[in-house]
Amino acid sequence: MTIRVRFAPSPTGYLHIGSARTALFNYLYARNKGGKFLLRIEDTDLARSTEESTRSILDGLAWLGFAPDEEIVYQSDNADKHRAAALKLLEEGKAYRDFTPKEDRGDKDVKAAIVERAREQKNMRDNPFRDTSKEESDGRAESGEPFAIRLKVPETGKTSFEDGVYGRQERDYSEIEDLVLLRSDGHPLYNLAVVCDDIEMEITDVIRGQDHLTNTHKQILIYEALGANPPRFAHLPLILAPGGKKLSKRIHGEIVSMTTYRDAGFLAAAFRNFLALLGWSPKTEQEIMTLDELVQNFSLEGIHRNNAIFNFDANNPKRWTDDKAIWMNAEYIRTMPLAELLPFVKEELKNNKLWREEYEDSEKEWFEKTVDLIRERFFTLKDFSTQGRAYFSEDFDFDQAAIDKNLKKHPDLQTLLPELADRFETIENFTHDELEKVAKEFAEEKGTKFGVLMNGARALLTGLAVGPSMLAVFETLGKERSILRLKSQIAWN
RNA sequence: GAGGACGUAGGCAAAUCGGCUAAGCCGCCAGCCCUUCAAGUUGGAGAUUGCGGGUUCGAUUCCCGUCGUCCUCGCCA
Repeated sequence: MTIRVRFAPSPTGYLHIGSARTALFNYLYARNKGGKFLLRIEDTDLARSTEESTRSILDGLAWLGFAPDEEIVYQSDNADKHRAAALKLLEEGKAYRDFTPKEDRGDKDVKAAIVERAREQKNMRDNPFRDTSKEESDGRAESGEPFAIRLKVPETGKTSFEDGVYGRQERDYSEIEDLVLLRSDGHPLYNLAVVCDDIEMEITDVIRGQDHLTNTHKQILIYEALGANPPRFAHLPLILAPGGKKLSKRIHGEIVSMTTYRDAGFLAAAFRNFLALLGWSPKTEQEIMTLDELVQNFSLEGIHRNNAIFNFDANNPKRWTDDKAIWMNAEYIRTMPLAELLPFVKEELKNNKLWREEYEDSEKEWFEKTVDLIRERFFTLKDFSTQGRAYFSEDFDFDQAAIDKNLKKHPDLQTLLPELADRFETIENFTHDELEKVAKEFAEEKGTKFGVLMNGARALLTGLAVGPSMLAVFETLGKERSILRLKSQIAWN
């Protein structure tokens, strides 16, 4: 049978980093098994679901490259089927009407009630309506009395399943209450909806977050009542914040959103690679893997059972997100085939009005050489438009610290650099080797350290204290621009 | 409160069926390179495998206990 998996997010916010990884693992599993990857939007909570959120999730998935193999299923479209399923179970005596008036309780009260119930060791089967006769139940329903439909969990026995990651799981019926399938307003509830949809979509493997591990028993009960075979289940460890706390939008903010990484200049391939290594190991020493390699190597056996910590420090700009994620991105930027990087650089430059059509035409060679030169020390795509700005525009900022340290600390450079420019005028072949010869001769002649000269030139030509070898920068910028900037007095004021 | 899951350096993690000095990556420190910063390269620090006990010639691995963290328990998803 063909493997069919689904990623089923609730559209109550943007695509969470943990959800993104769940999507990734589902995708990898499907591809590895030659199966289908499906997408279902679980929008049954009308109060919290938004279209904007759905769009944001779809955007995030598209960015990561996970296109569903079949049409997207919107759970709310199936509400009638969910209701029909509940009614069918009622008809068959596997569920019953609960006429207990609905209590309007807040989150806190609900939690308190749970604790109280456990403390009193209350029997989960003590609902008085569980054994109400069919006649009475039908009569009250016909008279218009509102009711919820609850699953009639058997008195004794237990559910069990073999989790693909956590192994054998068992739970006694006595620990599971008669869960509500249908609200008194006719609205189907989560567990019913999920099971019905998974059956209808013919899902063979449910791969989802570990937070659903214990709820799986309830869903198995529904499968059994419905007379359907449960799929295989595999639960994934959670991704936690530093300190082992839950990673939440409310507390940790943008750091948990996929769009943050896209907007910060991450390459989808790099982030995907990083995400794959969070909670999963190929059990080899290779960590940089293409999507194909991830697919090839992926298996449930490689999934770790303990929760992973996503490391970041909101107060440290250099460590605003996980070190390894940043490193991975830099690694991709400097080692991926140049041709694959170029389109991303183009987009970044375009977004910052630094792009010129010539870069793909008459200046193609120059552009590629330049990107190749500067990508070596960049961490994100953003760097091309910020640190790399001086290569693509005459309008760039000077870093004050660079100016102070590399120029103003050596006042003689104010005359030396323009003089060096004059020497450069004489060079016909404006290349690295020629430049080196001339510049070294000049430094010796003036009794100035070559390094001081180069660092000063770097501050003047790029506005920065750091960057590639200056000889390469001169060559890249070309004779005209190099001389012009060496003679410029702007930075001195 | 009950049930469940999980504890290997700061983070990600490996370790066949119980077996060599507990891999590798990120981060950190240092040397080399050097014109700065990266990269590269070489080396280093960092682990009583949460803790305690048991079984065993031998335990990260099996058993028990304990502590810690997380998850779930709703007419939320």
